[in-house]
Amino acid sequence: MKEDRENQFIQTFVSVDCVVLGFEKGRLNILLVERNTPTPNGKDLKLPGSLIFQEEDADEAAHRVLKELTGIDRMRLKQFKSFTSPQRTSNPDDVAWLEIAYNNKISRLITIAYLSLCKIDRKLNIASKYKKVTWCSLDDLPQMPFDHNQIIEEALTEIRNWAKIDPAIIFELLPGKFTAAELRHLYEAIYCKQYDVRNFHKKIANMEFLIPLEEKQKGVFHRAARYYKFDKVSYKKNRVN
Amino acid sequence: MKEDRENQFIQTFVSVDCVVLGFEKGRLNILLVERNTPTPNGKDLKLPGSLIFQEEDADEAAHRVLKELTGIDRMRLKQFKSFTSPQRTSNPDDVAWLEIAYNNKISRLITIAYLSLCKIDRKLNIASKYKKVTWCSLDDLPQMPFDHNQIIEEALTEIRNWAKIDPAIIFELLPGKFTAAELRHLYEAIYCKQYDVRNFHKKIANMEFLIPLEEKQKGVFHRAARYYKFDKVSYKKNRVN
DNA sequence: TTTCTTATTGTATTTTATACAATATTATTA
DNA sequence: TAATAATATTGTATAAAATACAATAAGAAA
Repeated sequence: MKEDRENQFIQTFVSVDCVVLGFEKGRLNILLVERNTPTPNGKDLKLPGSLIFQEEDADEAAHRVLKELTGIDRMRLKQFKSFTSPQRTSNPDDVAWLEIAYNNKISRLITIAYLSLCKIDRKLNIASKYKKVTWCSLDDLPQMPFDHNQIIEEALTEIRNWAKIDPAIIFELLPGKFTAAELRHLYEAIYCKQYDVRNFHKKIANMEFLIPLEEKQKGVFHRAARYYKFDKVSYKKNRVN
Repeated sequence: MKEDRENQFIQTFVSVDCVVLGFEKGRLNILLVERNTPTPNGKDLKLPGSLIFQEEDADEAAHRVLKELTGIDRMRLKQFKSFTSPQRTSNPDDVAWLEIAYNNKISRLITIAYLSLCKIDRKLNIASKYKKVTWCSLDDLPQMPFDHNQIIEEALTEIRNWAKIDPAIIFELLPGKFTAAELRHLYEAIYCKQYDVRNFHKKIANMEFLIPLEEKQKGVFHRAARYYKFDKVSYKKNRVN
């Protein structure tokens, strides 16, 4: 039995793929990259990712990918699932692209998927190896190579799990100052449901790590909303888990 | 940059390791196996696992490992994390064992960890490839090779996440008939806290998928407790998610 | 019959979630 | 300057869920 199979154990390259979420105008967006080495099928937008190096683990590889994209050194990230189907590389175009991009014949490739969050107004593409880096609305995702569409699907359920464990990660998606309505719209986008305005205000009034500021919106042609900020120190102090 | 590194991309074997939980006498246990090919350091108990084959994905490999252990064809299981540190194979004993067990020089090995649940009174070791298969109390785990101790740590937080998504998995740990006290002790073991007896009875009275039976305990020298069973059909019917 | 051991049950309280609409503020417009 | 338009802010009543707490029931053993 062992002898029959010993040559069938796979030895494979391993990649990380990063689902980076951003939030703008009430909608969640995802950071996609355009390949430098296009393929004939035109599916040139994909999740940012990389094969992992000898000396690094998957977390380090994901941090490296994110640093290349955003310039941020150690972004918050969460490994959420490995994708290992032999069918991942069933599309010849994808395999052809792998060979060009990595100068290696790669017939099987497993990937470890990461979720990360980013303020959407941040300057991107600092010394990036990609042709283009672009925010793409969730409602308007292109067909992507490999199983990247499926990976994104699963990332969207993962952010809710993550927020349950650590509610503070939500605020990685917002600027330093934000209004109650902005926060509410973010919750609505993440949980795919509407929140009653009054009850939502009560909810945030009970978050002792949300500090109401004196400062208000400017340049709006209606009553200006108060800004809030997220207070890391108070959050860590009062954290139960 | 690409040229500098292209030979540094790892090509690695990939394994699955299965944390199989069982429950008995108020305690969680874990299924460990004893290697057929012992190593000098005596750390011969480990998590059941296997390298994955060419034609299978990680889920299939985990199912195969579990089938070998328990004889059950498609056990409930959940992939919960990949362990990828280059340091996993820093112990020469572990590497030596890998070479013997798999007839391959393996210098790096990533593993995908799975959680599964099993009724502890089930007959084990059907045609198993291991020397011994044994339930080991959580309070009394040995030092294990690789990062298996850490994997078990993380599995124990994972079962709570899993139960939140699908409360029915809890009942995989109990026999077909069980008393309210047994169920309560299982909850206490999983969540590491005490439950008030009266409130717990109210809680299970509200679980419409828990069916109280006429049958009672026999052979106990005190008031006999009623048995309950878990009703899959009613569970699926009333499931919201 | 008593004792011992565990099973079963109810009520009051607190906390949390939900439903629901009037008033406040500010820029713009008439 | 008053009216308008647009969004911000706020409270109360109700329902549901979680928590705290102890007396009685059943059955075997002594």
